[in-house]
Amino acid sequence: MTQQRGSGATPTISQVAAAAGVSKSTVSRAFSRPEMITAETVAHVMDVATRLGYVPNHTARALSTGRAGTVAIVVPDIANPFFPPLIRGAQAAADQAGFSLLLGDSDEDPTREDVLVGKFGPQTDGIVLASSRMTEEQIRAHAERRPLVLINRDVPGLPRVLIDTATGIAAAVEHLAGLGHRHLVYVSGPTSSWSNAERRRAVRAAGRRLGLKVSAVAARRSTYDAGVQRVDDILGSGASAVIAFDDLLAQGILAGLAARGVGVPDQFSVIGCDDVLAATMSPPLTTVSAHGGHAGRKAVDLLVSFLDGNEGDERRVLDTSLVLRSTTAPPAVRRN
Amino acid sequence: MTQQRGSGATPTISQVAAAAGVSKSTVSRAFSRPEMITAETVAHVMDVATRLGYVPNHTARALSTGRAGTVAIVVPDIANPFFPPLIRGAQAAADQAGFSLLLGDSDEDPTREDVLVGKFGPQTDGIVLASSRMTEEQIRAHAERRPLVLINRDVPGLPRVLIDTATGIAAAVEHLAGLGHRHLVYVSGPTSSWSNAERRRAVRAAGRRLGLKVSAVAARRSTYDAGVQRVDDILGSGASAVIAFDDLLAQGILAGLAARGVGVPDQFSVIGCDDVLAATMSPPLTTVSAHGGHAGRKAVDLLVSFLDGNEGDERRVLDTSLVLRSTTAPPAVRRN
DNA sequence: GTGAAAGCGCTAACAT
DNA sequence: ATGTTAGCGCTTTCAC
Repeated sequence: MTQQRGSGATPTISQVAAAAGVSKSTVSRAFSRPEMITAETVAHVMDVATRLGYVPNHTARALSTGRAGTVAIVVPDIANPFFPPLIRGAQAAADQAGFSLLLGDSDEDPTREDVLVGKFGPQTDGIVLASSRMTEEQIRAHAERRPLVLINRDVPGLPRVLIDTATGIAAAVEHLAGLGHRHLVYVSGPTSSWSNAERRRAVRAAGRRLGLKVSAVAARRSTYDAGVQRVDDILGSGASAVIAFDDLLAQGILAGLAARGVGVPDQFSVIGCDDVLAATMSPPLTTVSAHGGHAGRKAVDLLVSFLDGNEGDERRVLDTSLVLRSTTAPPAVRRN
Repeated sequence: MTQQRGSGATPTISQVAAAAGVSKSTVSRAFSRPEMITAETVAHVMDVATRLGYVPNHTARALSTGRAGTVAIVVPDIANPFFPPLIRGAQAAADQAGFSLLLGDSDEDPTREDVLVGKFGPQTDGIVLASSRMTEEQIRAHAERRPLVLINRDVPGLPRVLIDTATGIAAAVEHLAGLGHRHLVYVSGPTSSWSNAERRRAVRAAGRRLGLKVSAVAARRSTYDAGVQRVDDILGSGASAVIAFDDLLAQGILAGLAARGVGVPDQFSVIGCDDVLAATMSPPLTTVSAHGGHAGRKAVDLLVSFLDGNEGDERRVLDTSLVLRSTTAPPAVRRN
């Protein structure tokens, strides 16, 4: 009972077979295993197929083979500029491997995320979980039922791709120290974010190593507004430079600083993270590159290779580096 | 041949039926139409089902019913900031209606778009096409085979949601005229974009009506870099204000202007479109709001209502308006 | 190299 | 209210 609106129904493999004067199997093979049959036969079948407008029915194939031909990706917030490039990379890799990409947005809510992944499970071959906010137990439970690849979440035993912002952050702290800064402040992002924990830790460690004082300000949400709202705290900390959890926050901080007449980089230095908006800010933001697109692509590649029977606990670490632009300079005596 | 990694294979409806001592139909009904059978039976079946860890197979159900439970959305470029909110709206609406959302990125390429839509056709209940670059013929051909809803593309007879930026643009031109500008320039975006044609037309019409001179500069691609690169042409046109196809372009123009020491809004006024980045720029950009999120949501709602048997040619127009921020002011004598 | 036939797991008439 | 029986469109042994 294929419900069909619009005009003509999509032809099935049987109709193509009939029209081409061959069997269903031949048509099937022409599409899935062309090397198994004569080149002429393939050509003929293809010819008839295209003339009839035949397109293989993905669902039927999935039922028959047990492979859905679909992978899902779930992210905390599509609108956060960190994710679109990542999704784009995932979609490209999926497409290339012959998979379709199902998209889920958990709205930063672990519960919604849990439901979403549960729902996707039965209808996909595997799932990519980006910046998951779920507990390790929840994640493991899902991994038990379906192949799962994590992005920016380090759960031993599960395949995962990690963007190693820690090294980039360390370089950022060194850069600041080299410029003469003695006191800096880290503005943190989402509490349950692995990346945030990594970055906070990296700032602290580098600060300690270089003998800098490191203050902390919690922004919690990663938004422009949260950034501008934290400016008073940032200025109040007495630091001369700030490292923000991500570019979005840094952008807000930049605006807030400007609104208070604090010049960047002359009176205050700021460094972001991810390099997703940095090039388009004024002044252009010094930031830590993240290559979200690579991560998305790599995650899907890992998933596909896992589906092909390869290792299931690979831990891929992606490099980052500091990219210098125009928001850092030697510290200045603060006017008040 | 259900391939299964992770733990034990998922039980099928038959196994549940056997274990519960009922027929497959009863189990099926217990899940899909519980009101058709005794409450006790339902309870018993459910009990056995959960004990066995049974989960209905989405794919099998889809094949049997002809409804995939999935809708697809294809966009020209996920990374263009106009689309994430739109996708987010679509995903939310789909989720709410019980559908999963398949995502496709055509990379601004009509051919890729065509292939993508063709591929999604058989595995979805319907498709949302945002800012399609395909020809009207191609679109109609797809609409013939699958329910289709267009966003920002006006094809008579097909359901579509249109963001009426023309009225917002007209307001922008009036605003500029009111400020005293006599000559403005429109920086156009993608050639095959319906929105671009609408906006260009609206600028021209309003300019004529108000007796303003209107020049044009082609940016073609909607990117920050394209914006900065067009600044010489913009300045060379002799205009005192610019209206850009979208915020991305406007952002680049702002940066390019700043780089040349042209003050905004004192020496030059700029207005963007879409309101996707405008609030986070410095100075905050005056722009035309677009509400991409609404459009995404509305499109999926239309699609779902279409699938439920309602009208298939609705034309939904979404309002826009000019939002004044800080990039416009009366024209100044240009220093050179 | 190609065809025939048996399913994949589920739903939906049609009985009973 | 529940069971029986065909398929949905495709892949895949197994013959030829």
